Amino acid sequence: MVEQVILGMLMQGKMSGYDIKKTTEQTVGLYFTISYGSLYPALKRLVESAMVTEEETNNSKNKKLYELTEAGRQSFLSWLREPLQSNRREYLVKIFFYDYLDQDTRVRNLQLFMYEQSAVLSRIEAVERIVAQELTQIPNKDDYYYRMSVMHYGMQFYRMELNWLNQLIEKRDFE
Amino acid sequence: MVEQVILGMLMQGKMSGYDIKKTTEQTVGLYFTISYGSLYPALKRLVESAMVTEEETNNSKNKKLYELTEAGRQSFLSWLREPLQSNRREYLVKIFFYDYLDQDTRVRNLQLFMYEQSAVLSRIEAVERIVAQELTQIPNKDDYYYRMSVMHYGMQFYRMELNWLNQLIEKRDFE
DNA sequence: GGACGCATGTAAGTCGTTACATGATTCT
DNA sequence: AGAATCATGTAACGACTTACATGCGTCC
Repeated sequence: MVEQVILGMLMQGKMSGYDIKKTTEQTVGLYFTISYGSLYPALKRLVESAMVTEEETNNSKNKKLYELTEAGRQSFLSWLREPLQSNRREYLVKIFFYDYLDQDTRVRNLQLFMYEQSAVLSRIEAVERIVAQELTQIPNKDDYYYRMSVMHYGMQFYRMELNWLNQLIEKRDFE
Repeated sequence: MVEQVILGMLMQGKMSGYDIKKTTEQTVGLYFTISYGSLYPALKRLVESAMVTEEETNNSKNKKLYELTEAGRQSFLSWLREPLQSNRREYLVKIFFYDYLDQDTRVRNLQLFMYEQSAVLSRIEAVERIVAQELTQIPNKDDYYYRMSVMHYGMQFYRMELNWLNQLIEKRDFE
């Protein structure tokens, strides 16, 4: 994901590696972080594959400025258009960049994602009903308090997320 | 985390590697998964370091049963006692096993974690106020809709989580 | 003059996943 | 008879992080 996020940050304009890291921290830092150990090698790869250009600034600090090429822009947008996936919170990082995406793809992807997430919620709720049932048979319920609580976390989490997704779509694209 | 989760699952009793994977999927599967590529090597390491014992069942399927040793139990509990950390959802996996932890450590760790999480929420809220202020100066607000929404996600997420943590402590340890 | 922020970079290590390989048993 | 499930295992690869190494500029 490092490479795509770098490209995404460069959509704003020319930046140094250092700035890319800072901007990332200040924006999607809660969901994704880049370390220098992955940032600089990634930038090198992106230059090699002509996704970005490198420009030396001879300002004595060895600072370099990176800029998106058209190929880089296309590559970023093509990543952005892909369906949202829930692993590693990639979806949040992608949605962060969704202002760059066309409305059609956006709405389609968000609705598909909502559908998948609500399916997960349904499954958790189904399990919850079964477990709650089983628990009535058991005398020492307290021994399973934390296990149960983590299941409840799942429900609350997905409900919150679905709510958020719902507002996200409603407010922007249907009014 | 693989090794600790294996130990945690074995707290219930003897199991095969296959069963450990299944149980993990069915319980904390939303937050943590084990692949065979990490499971079996981990079991081997745990046998070597005498955390678990391996028992062959000659039931023709080459099935092996793994059982916690006292050292393994201690190692697991010592991991469980450590402060909760928010990386990689380790905290949810740990809390899942919290029925095994003594009340004192439990309450202390949960309260400390809540404190840290609420500090994060405060920081997000502070940023939100500043950004909301800045946004009033800008004409094309709509261009930042998704960026803003991801920030709101952060707030809603932490609020939900703090709520959950609050209930978790209140219901169990103070009434 | 010393701490902090700016700025780039590498080597080694960590912690996993994916894909492959194999084979028995049970269900339909 | 064929699919699904039970059952174990390895080799190659991936995507990072951590720790180290270096040096300039600026603020106090």
